[in-house]
Amino acid sequence: MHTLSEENYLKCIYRLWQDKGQKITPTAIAESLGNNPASVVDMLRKLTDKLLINYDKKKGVELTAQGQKDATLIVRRHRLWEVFLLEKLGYDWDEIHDIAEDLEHIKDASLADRLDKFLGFPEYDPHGDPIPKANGKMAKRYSTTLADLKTSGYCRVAAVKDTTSSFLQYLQKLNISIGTKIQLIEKIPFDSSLVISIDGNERTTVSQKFGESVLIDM
Amino acid sequence: MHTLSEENYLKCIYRLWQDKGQKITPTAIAESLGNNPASVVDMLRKLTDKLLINYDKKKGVELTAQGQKDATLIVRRHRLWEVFLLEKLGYDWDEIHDIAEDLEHIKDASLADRLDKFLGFPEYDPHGDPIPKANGKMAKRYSTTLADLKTSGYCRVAAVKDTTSSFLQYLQKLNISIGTKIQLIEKIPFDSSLVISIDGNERTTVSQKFGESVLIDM
DNA sequence: AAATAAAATTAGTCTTGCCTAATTTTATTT
DNA sequence: AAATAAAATTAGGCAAGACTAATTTTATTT
Repeated sequence: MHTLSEENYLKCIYRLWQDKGQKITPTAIAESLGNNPASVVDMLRKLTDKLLINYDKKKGVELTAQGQKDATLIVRRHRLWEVFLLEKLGYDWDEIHDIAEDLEHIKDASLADRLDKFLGFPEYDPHGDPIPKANGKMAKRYSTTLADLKTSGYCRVAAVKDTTSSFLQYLQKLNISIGTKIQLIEKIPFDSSLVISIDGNERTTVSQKFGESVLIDM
Repeated sequence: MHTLSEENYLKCIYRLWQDKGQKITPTAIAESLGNNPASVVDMLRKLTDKLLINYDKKKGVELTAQGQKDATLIVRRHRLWEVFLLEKLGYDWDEIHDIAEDLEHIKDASLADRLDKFLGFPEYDPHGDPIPKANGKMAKRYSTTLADLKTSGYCRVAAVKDTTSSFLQYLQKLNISIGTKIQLIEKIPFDSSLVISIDGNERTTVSQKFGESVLIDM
């Protein structure tokens, strides 16, 4: 199996691949992991040797079929543990990500499947991210953000793109969670700030950066 | 906090300390961990620097108050996860130890306590080992083995001293689990084999080695 | 007590996964 | 196209934690 570090690279590449259809470069990986690009180059060589990725200067980094499978399993474990921590152990929204970062690396052939069953086969994790099934398939992944909205109107919070506790705590303060109904009232042309109404309450203004981290369902 | 390796050494020293009141030597630790004695000496230096142990050639290795506390927490986490794996995820008796070996290293300030609560504050793990409480205290630890019995008579299986799957599978085959009533019928002087009756059924003979791994309550 | 065996320790090496600094390659400007 | 900037890569190093081999210390025999 893979080392902790290899798994973190795989997961990182998987996330970059899902986030944008863009070319995945060593620099992007380095930034995402907080590592030095030189270290990334080392690891890319190792992952290539293990047939988990293909790296072509023109195309950037791509996961092989095996790499995708392995990365998906790590993500599956991460998201299942998040559900467990929140639902069973009573952790708060903003606490579970970091703990799941460690739990996701526990390797046992049937652990994910047993946990999945124990949790009742959840489709989404507490941040609204779809949980890959045992066969690798997963439910719809939302991609439109609040900041993407061109015109005023209603939407529902489907997921969040940021799992830092500062962001999640801000959401809690605003009384926003998965499923919350939001009305976009106005977009300020100057800085793309968003004037919104949360659950029909009085209007609030949030930043563009904030809007970009909220995935919505229309 | 401590590295994975440091935690494994701490736990090992804790176990050796509990097992026998004997002097804990680098060689004993090396054997127990399957490491080279030279590596152990390196690590003892590090643990000493971190004030987790005291090492004196005469007295051997001793845990400091902090070392005991830290080791107890690791054991607490291990045993709680074992209960979780068996009771909640439906693993078998012989599968849980190895997975808990990994889970015990997950560090989060409240994880053990939340898990403890979720599991209903169990006193013993599935192998009959007492689970340290949040305050470090723990229930009675059985120390008499089946092999220690001098005369024929009845006893109850309280715990097992060996967590290898070959041993646990043998127990399952013999229909022995925690709480099973065993009658010692005869001890063969030649090799200390034990003739026993399990739950009142027909007699079986087990080895001395087997008897030494079964902790009993009289 | 001397001889021998066992245990502990030191010295030096290896791998993993990271780093910095220097260099080369690729992209972007002017 | 040349100049400049950015990205990628190479080279060399470091710390952790293991190893082997050699040496020193301690224990056990004779």
